[in-house]
Amino acid sequence: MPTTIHDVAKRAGVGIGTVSSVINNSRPVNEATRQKVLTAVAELDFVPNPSGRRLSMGKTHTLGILIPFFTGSSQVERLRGVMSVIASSDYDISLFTIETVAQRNKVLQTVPRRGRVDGLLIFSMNLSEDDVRRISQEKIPTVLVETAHPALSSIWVNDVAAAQTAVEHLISLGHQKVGYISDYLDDPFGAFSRNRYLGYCQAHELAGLPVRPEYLRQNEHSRANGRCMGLELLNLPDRPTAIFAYSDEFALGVLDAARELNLNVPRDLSVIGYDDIELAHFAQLTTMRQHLFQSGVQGVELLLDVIENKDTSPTQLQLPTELVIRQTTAPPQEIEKHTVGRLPSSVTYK
Amino acid sequence: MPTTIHDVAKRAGVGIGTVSSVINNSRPVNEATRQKVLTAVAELDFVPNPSGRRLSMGKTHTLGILIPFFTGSSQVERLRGVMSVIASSDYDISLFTIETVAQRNKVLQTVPRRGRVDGLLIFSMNLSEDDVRRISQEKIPTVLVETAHPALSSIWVNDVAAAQTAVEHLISLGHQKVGYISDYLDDPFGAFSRNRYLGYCQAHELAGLPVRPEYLRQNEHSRANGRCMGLELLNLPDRPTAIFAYSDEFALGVLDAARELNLNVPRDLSVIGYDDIELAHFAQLTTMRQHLFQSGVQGVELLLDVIENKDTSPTQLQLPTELVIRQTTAPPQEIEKHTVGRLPSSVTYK
DNA sequence: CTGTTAGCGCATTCAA
DNA sequence: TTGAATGCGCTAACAG
Repeated sequence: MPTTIHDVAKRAGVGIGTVSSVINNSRPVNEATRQKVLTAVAELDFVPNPSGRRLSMGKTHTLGILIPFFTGSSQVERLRGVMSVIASSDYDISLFTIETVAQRNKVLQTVPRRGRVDGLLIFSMNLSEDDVRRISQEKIPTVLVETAHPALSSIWVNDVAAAQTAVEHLISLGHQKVGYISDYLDDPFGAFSRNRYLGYCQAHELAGLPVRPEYLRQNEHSRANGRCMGLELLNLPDRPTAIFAYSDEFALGVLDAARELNLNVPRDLSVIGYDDIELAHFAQLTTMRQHLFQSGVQGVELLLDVIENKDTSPTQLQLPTELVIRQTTAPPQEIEKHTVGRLPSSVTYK
Repeated sequence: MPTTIHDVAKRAGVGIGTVSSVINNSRPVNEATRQKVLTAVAELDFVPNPSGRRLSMGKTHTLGILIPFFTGSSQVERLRGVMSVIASSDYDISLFTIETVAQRNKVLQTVPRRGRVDGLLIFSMNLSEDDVRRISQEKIPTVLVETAHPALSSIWVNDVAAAQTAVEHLISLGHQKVGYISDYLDDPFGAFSRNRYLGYCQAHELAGLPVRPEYLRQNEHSRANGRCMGLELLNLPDRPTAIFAYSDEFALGVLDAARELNLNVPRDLSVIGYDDIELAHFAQLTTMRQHLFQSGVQGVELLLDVIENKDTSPTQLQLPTELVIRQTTAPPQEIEKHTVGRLPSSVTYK
């Protein structure tokens, strides 16, 4: 049997109330008895049982972290950010990773409860109105990251504008035929792909370029699928000269495809990603950076803040993105010929 | 106020015992009343308060995961493995990441308590005898991963042998001057660096090669430090022709250094890493693979098993490693000249 | 089959 | 300044 507060009280020859007071500094205690209690605590190696404390206080001292797509590279960065600040707080972290819609529903139904967590940090998931209602009803301090809801504090990124900027970079380089490699546009977790597609379309519209449906591919998120879709696009009779990928992972897959087809990047094909994961740096991938680690840091910080001052209205915070130009984007060959006056090397794709 | 079991009981017109029975299927309930309870539960959107349940049952339904060096690439893979199996269990995950010795001590002192966690999964940390004693006393089911203790179930890797194999690969290629880029040999978290150094020494001994102290560098674990130490080694008057790195991250840093010095890898320098993180594949790094994801999977599975059958004696499980030969190791130039009969290209390092 | 009751370990009143 | 009593929400044993 683990030692309880009663054991300590008996050992120190005091009541449990006194022990509790000493442990929590909740009321003044005579220095002598205080020391007796402290030595008893030390001798018995006593640590209060959190369940008892939680039940009694109605607080869990636990933060629930909900993260989908944990298998991908990007979300881990956010978690790293979270853990970096949580280390110096005294909250426990209850981690819920989510890979399927069923899982999401179950978690969203059971986890956001008073008595279960004191606060909720939800990454990259749109909530149903039902979800939001429950969270509001139970008054669970909550912060959304990479998605937004007017009723909840949110930290997000303007996906539409960021994607538009990315595609505009391609267009300004001279590309007229830009493909988009996307997650499913009707991804049940959120409108991320759709928003980026919107930005893609807007960039085309502004440039007076047509949006060609055959240049859009959708599939589940993975590097392998990025490669597949890249292959499809690059085997088109009139293939795109540039590809905007929904994510760096997809973009890396496209790079794989290009390599297989003996296409030189960026000479024969420009590729731009999204996220700026660690691998992107290594692959010299041009990409739209969103500050993943930072989003985790700010997410918890905001959450901690919301927990402190419950009364305040939801904070809406927009995180910046940055176009990081590296080695995978360049003018298309035709343009290069005109401007630089150099003959394009023979195209070797089959 | 959140709804409690009493609310449900009142609403359904039954006692709380009946509600509890229905929820937990803990005793037969008349189908009619059962339905009444179920509808009441649904109408009130009731979910039992875990603190109450925990306190009453003396079980937390929580697994504590202790991970050091979470900022590095390798440990995340283990966590991924953990989460992949935990998804289908009904345990909560309480995550503790550890970056400093102080943190480690605090966590190891407060977390391994009955009433706090039902089980403990500890990655990559040596435990003091005090730690082990507490864990044993409190009878917390525990599994160690990447480290071992006779009193606790452990899943580990033979670092000495693996490192020896790695270095032997270099030596068999013809390298006589092999550097070792290491974490601190007296790393308080474990003997990982020391063991790999041992393997390094054994390989030398078996080959009749001297271990040159100037070829050993120690520093904190990071890619940047890998680069620094790489630079140091490569600027030596009689520089090594091959480098064995404690980790892939270090190895990547060495690759950075080589690039800076205009050294061609593997022509001018062979590099071998350890871990086989995702980036290693991308960098075409030859490395000693340990199955990180798998270690997480097996870790929880074993832990779940230990929790089920408390009585059994500790399981000791050794995970295999594999030498993965990619593009960063080759015979040294001098050897190549003799065996292949080809002139070495001019060395361009400064 | 089901309602009532006694703890689980703790913080926090209320008395003293 | 401190000890005893109450209740947090729940499960399980007990009684009906």
